Amino acid sequence: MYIKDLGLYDGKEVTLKGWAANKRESKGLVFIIMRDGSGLCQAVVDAGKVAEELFEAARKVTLETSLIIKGIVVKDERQVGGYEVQVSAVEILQTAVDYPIAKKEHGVDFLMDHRHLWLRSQRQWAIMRIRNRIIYAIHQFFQEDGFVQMDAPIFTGNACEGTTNLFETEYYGEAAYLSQSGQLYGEAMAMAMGKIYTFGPTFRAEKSKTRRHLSEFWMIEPEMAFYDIFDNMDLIERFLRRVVSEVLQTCKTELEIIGRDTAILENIVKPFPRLTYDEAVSIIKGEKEVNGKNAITSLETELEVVKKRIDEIHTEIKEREEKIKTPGMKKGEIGFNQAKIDKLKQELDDMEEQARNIPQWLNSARTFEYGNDFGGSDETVLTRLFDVPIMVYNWPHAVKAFYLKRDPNDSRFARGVDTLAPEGYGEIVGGGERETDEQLLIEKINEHGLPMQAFEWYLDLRRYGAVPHAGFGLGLERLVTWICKLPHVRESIPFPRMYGRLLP
RNA sequence: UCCUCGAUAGCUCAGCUGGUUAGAGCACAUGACUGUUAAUCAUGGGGUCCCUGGUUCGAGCCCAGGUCGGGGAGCCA
Repeated sequence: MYIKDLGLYDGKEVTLKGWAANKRESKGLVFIIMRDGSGLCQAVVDAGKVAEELFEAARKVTLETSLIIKGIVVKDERQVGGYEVQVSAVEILQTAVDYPIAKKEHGVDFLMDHRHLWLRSQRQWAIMRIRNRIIYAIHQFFQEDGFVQMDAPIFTGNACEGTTNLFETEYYGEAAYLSQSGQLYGEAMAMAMGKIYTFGPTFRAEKSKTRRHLSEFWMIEPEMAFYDIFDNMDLIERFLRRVVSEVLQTCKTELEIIGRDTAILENIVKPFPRLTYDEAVSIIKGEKEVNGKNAITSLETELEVVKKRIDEIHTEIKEREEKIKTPGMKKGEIGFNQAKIDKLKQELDDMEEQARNIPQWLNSARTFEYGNDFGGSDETVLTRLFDVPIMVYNWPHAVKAFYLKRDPNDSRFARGVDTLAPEGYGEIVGGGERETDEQLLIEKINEHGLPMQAFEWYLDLRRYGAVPHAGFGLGLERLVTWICKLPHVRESIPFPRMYGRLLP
């Protein structure tokens, strides 16, 4: 019996096993908000209807105490979930003393130290359920489309793209590294199976402290034989559309809990703009407009808006602080204003952060040099102009991975494609068509200073029945972060591993 | 590695130009209230002001170095 099914038992007696998410009390009545993993529900213990010792036990229930209750389901529109339970029996399993996560807001560091408990809170519950649904939708999409899941190894013996961002470990006395991509193995598997996808953990020892980076994250890497870059883009678009639509259809409650504005997600039915690197660069530099919007001037406007908001917040805080000091003010009203002030101060911190960052981004966009890869700020500048994901393809070959196919029409470019999420979330997918020409690959491997011997097996794929093929890599946590519009990737995975944090 | 912001009660924070006994709200405990929605009201306990050194008659506040954390750059999904 789970809380989510209470509606099926209207008027009947049920037994619920769970935890106390909250408790309120008045004379003769105890309200316990039960949480069982499937949902929330209010349980009412009435002194007049239960034995005295039962009522006393209910009164002593603390936050996150585990308990079993028995009672009658009553429809009540005012309650979370629309039902409440009139309790006839309570059994305490274990009384939780001083549960550290209070009902009020906490700081990031404190919450991260208590991640194992934080996961119980409603917002984290909703995010994890959306993450689960995204994973399920990914499998649904690929399986229904004839893909075979084939996973790449996690231990790798050679440092294919340099050792600086690889985690080194030891493998029976040999140096080994944790995988940072299953890409090359994916190509081999696609030659065996036609269409495959990998779904596994990936490790990057990048000392990055930003809202987009994790040291351990989950990546989905499909690889398809006989696909070119355009087939690849079609697939990316169809894939993202399917995942978003599944989430919209099946996670209404969860999206509501996290307060996600779904308007942008509903938009995902529209085609994704496909821009060449050249076009994208002119947009970033403000030489080309998108729907009448200029990247540079609209960011300047944004900066003005932010500055104005900072002023507004300052005056509002001052007003409310004055208000609190007026004599005779009720305690409730003071509390209300204090809460508002706390919220405003947090917003102020964010705004001031933005006011510091935007000028840097503007500078980066203005001075962008043709031929460079995009940085995080360039992606932000670009994607702010769109309300759907965009795909940027045909990159200068020098800035992209060695295995990307040289554009047959223009040898300056490689057939890579990056998919950038809207709302400033940046790159969620990176991929492209693979080089099939053995000689060009050998040149590239030498150019990058990579050990040829380690790539012999990879070159075999070009010697024995090479075919055009393409694929992409999708960072699960970045996708979850964007779909949920989270302020930081750390909330998109149960136990984030990031620079400076290995516990819990 | 670099830039930038920060560290005060269990939690979130205030603490003015350096001044005598460091504050609030929440949480917790006790009590009041028979329908609460972060319930409310009253009372109470609770402090290594991150560390080390310096300036000063006097440092939570100023200076130097360090530790830890937030955000950004680089790198990336």
